[in-house]
Amino acid sequence: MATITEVAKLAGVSVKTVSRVMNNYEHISPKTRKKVEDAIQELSYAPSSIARQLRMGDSLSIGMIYGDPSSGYQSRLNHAVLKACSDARRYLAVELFDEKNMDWQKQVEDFLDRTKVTNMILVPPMCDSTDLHELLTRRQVNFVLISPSRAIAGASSIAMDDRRASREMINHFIELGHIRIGHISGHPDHVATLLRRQGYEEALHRAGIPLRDEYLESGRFRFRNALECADRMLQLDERPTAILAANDEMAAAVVMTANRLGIRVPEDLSVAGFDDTPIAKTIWPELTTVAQPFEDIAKAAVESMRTMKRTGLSVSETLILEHEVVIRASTGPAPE
Amino acid sequence: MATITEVAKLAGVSVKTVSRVMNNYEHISPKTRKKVEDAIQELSYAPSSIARQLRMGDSLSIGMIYGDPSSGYQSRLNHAVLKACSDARRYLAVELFDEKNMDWQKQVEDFLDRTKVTNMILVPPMCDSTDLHELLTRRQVNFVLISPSRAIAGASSIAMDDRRASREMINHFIELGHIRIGHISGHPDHVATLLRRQGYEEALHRAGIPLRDEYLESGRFRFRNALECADRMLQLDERPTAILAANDEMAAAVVMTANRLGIRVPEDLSVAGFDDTPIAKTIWPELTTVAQPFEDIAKAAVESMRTMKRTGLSVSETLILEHEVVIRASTGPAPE
DNA sequence: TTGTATGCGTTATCAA
DNA sequence: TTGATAACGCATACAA
Repeated sequence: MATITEVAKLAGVSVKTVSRVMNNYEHISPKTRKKVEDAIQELSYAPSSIARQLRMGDSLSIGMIYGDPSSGYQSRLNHAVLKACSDARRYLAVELFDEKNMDWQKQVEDFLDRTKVTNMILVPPMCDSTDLHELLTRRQVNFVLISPSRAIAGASSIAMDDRRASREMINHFIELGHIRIGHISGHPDHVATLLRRQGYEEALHRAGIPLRDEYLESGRFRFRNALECADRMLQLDERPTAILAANDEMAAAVVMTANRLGIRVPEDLSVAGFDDTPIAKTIWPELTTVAQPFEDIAKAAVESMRTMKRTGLSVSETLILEHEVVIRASTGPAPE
Repeated sequence: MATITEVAKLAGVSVKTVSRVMNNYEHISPKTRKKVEDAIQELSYAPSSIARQLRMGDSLSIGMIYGDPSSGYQSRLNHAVLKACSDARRYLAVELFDEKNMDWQKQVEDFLDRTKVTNMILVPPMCDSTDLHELLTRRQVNFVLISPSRAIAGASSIAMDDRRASREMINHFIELGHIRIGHISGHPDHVATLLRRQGYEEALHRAGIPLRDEYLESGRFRFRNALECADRMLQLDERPTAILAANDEMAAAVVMTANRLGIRVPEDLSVAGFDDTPIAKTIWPELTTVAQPFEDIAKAAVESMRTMKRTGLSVSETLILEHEVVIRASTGPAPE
């Protein structure tokens, strides 16, 4: 691996001159520039980002803290962010974060001290903590929000349109002839929960289908809770013929409960999930679900760090990325 | 942000001594160590990884390539490795890897060029590819093997004792009075598959229980395949009263199939899995399983990078870490 | 327009 | 067991 010194020697100039060429300085004679560029080519020289970081005093690391690593959502997001960092030649520093820990502020401070990151990615539900925003601002850490409940000044937000996605999925049910449509919603701390439920209600409303209380349950994003929700809903005298769960884990729970009760999926019951996490293609039948654009989200998040760095001041744009409704085997025409 | 020099000044020692304390060198007096640690505490000093990288001439990044990111095994391993890297102040660069891609060698080369990593963690099943070993050796990349089929010269291996774990789980069944015990094994490309099956057979053999062909199925680690395996096994005239699956996903499939067939778990059928991945505590009843020591494995893997660096030549020790048989609700006394 | 010398924060060499 | 000092690769103040 060639260094700037070797390039300088080969080109017969000083390191400073090479540095000038690399950084596009103005006052430099075309002849020397040519010499230097040839040498760079010859040695296939690429500056060491490490040395540059040390000299310039900034870090290429991006920080991320998250709560529940076992959720399919976080697992997929993790992977996407890691990949995006690799591609952008940046590094990821992560911290497992206990939301219930009273001393979480200290944990964040420690994390910042240890990693010296000046850019962070915030994921739900912590991305909505005003206290966290204040702490990071005080420490002069830039941050980008993934799927926050609302945009805030001084930080970009990246999300998908949960409400629309939910509507689209319900419309899919309706097109298949379903009328009795249930919904198992997520954890109240996540905005996605609210948005997805609103989408469900809107779609029914627009189709002129009245809402029924017994068709709406809260499963808090958990498989376990959803088992009970599904059990209640499927034991109703007039049970729904289609259920949209607010994430794939809960949709899997619905399928499992249906199996137990002898209700066939998708013949007797259509089931759809959200996120397109690993479990969606694991179970049988494979889940119809809303594919969250994880890769795009991660890429945009990492990208936005670069923008902030370059412009010097943080923008606060909100980026809405496109999801995809993925039809698989768990949904079908309404029975009868 | 405090630097090592300030810590040295406050502690009244040289910077080298502080460095020694930070890196856990051996020959250092307890008194000096204490002084230094106090100073570190006082200034809440954290070393600059940038400077370290520059000095050490080696990127602090560790590379990892893996195939199926959706498996619970890989997901948990990922997280553990990420955490271990954070703790060791290193970074993780990952690459999603398509094993079936004919051009995989090029993909690896690109990854190495892009990330400039000189240390890699290899996971099953790629960790057994001789071609990959040769490629990395040629590129002078150190690597450590996680659960390889056999140790190789020039690289450390880290694993758990799959065979013993499997025996222990079968013994648990036997102690509960089970005689008709089935096994759904994993993917033939993974050694763990063989070892776990051997453990199953050994334990039965030692207990004097004859093997029965119809109690052994291959589910290739996939939920989907295991559904069919479980269906066949549970429809037998004399069906097993206990089933050990070679991973948790397949165990979940067994539970699901049992539900569908009206067989109660654990009253009529005991089910155990392997790995203790998220799904184990997700489903109901919670799975009895073998907890793979993910955190220890990841820590040892990252640690071994440091050893290699320090000693200059790569060791090739094999480390066997302790698993744990976790009894949960999916196993119980044999029926009748 | 170009070159020299210094420092960023570490770790390593070698001597004490 | 400890310390003084060099060196990692780059950018820049200052000098020429």
